[in-house]
Amino acid sequence: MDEMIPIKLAEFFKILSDQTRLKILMLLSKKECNVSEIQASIGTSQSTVSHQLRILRQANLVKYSKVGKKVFYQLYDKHVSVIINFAIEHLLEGDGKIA
Amino acid sequence: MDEMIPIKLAEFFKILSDQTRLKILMLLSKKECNVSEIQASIGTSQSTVSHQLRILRQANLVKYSKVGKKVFYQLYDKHVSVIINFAIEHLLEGDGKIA
DNA sequence: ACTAAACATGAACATATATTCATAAAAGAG
DNA sequence: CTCTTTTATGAATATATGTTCATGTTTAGT
Repeated sequence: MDEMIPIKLAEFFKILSDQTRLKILMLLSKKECNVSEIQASIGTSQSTVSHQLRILRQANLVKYSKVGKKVFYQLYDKHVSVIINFAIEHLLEGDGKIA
Repeated sequence: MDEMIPIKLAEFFKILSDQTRLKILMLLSKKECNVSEIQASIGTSQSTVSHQLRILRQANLVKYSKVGKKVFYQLYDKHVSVIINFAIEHLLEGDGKIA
């Protein structure tokens, strides 16, 4: 079981290692959004947003609900945003360097 | 400045998104090690360890000191191990899923 | 029924990444 | 000085990844 930890951990961090996905997660940590809103907020193509949302869905980091033509996404739970905020705090402690 | 956060954050998580690097960091969070010890502990080639150590060095996540022929690595500071442990705790709260 | 809006998906492409292999560099042993 | 140990590095390769482009699907409006 213990040997699975680095594997699972790497999978988890890999999902957080992309700007687009991070922007989506940080946006959803503030409020539920539909795809168009996400697209407008982070400023990339609709296709890219949808592709990245799929990855976030498959990792159970987000869930969605359809309302008419629109699909609203929200964080699956608070775990991710807590970890992201935690990382931000610690990153800001170091001045210029990455950590 | 604020727009740099997702970028820096993604860079940071990208470094944590590899099994080999995570194993190295988790090992170094317990004790200082030289390259041979790291290699033996995580069970991969010397070349791979050196390559990944270089990435960790460039990200300022580890520092080293030479003692004779050996090079001892340690974590640059506690930030990384805190974040990793934090992520582990939160990952373990979810049962099977990745988060 | 037709059209437009909102979203998803597949293929293609370019780029990034990790490992392996071979070799170099540094330092101690004899 | 020569040989071995320890570590680093460069090139090559295979694989993974993110975006774009084109198209499909669903739903609403008229």
